[in-house]
Amino acid sequence: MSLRHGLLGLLAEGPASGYDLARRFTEALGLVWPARHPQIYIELSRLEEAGLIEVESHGPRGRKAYRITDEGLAEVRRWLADVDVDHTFRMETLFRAYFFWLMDPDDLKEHLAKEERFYQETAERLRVYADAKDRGEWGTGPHARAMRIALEAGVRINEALTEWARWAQETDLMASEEFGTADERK
Amino acid sequence: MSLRHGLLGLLAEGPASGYDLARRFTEALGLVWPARHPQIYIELSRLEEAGLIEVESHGPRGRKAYRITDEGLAEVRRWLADVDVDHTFRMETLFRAYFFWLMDPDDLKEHLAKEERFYQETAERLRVYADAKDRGEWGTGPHARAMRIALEAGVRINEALTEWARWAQETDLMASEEFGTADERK
DNA sequence: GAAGAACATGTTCGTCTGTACATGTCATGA
DNA sequence: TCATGACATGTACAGACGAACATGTTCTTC
Repeated sequence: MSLRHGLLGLLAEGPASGYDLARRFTEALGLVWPARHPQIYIELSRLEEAGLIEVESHGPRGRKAYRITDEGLAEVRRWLADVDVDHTFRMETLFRAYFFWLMDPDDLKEHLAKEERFYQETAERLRVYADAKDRGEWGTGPHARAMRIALEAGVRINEALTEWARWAQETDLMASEEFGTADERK
Repeated sequence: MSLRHGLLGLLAEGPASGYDLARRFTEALGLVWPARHPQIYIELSRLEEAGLIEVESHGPRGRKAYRITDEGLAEVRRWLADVDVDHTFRMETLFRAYFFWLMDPDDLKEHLAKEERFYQETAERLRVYADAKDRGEWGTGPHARAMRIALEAGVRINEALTEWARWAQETDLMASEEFGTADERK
């Protein structure tokens, strides 16, 4: 369960409310780990009960800001150091690719062109971010530098998928008239 | 819910039992979409009830093989053609990268080296598969060619992550003594 | 002063998912 | 013949997740 450690990690940067965290989760981590506010509030309650975070302040409109405790910081560090990475990744684009042979060739060409555009645009958007970070526009602290490293992975993955989508359009693997018309049932 | 369409897609290749499908899900799609057999059996029951698949044969040990119906084939094609791709992807490696600044620099170096090895090995393993496919060892039908295209995406993503992990080790972004020692609380 | 947007926190419900449990069959080889 | 491993299908349960519902506050701007 990574939401728990994601929240602790974000709170390690400084105090924040559930609302803040929901926004940051969407902005910073949304591409790799979507989280909705209901889960976040529930998890924050659990974390508080476990003593890993505590209420730092009450603000207007019922705002409750949380602060990470020493136990919380130790827990997120333990996770980073001791828990093995789960390397499975869910990616619908790739999942669908296994079934391309069922698609009409023209639909597929169009689909791949659309995918290429999407990944190209995402890569460029992330690259702009990365460049801004390199110019120090987001600070130069350890946290900003970790964000920079994560961003680089995002850029590279999106670039790789851009090139893949282009390659897939150009390859003769999908050139056959069989594609999309036949199924292999006997 | 993609399990549904994944099962239909696999059954479009030919009849299979729940056991077969569980194995194929793990082998072929496991890296991008893990599925356990309990879900598969439950979903198969639902698909049968919906008339998208039907029992093709009964085998030894209670084996039940399913066959996709015309309605099922239409449904999976509709999904491929009409439903927009969800581009969010879950990847713990990338998720963790946001919190690298909390790690001990030596642990981080070691972690990145381990990640690099993992992605390198995965890329190579997939590349061997891809080469075998290019030599026609897995058939040359439309289904084999779709697998080849999916495989190419896997290879490219794993190569991109290999290079990213190497870059991250070499970059001076993580060179500071602050890394892993300070948190940004005031 | 009123309206609307953004802030802020929650609950509810149904489905998805993973782990563990549970059962039984068939083939292989010691 | 007996043990083991692979085959094969399911149930039970708890936790995660997403969509929708629900409520109220504060700020801005007209």
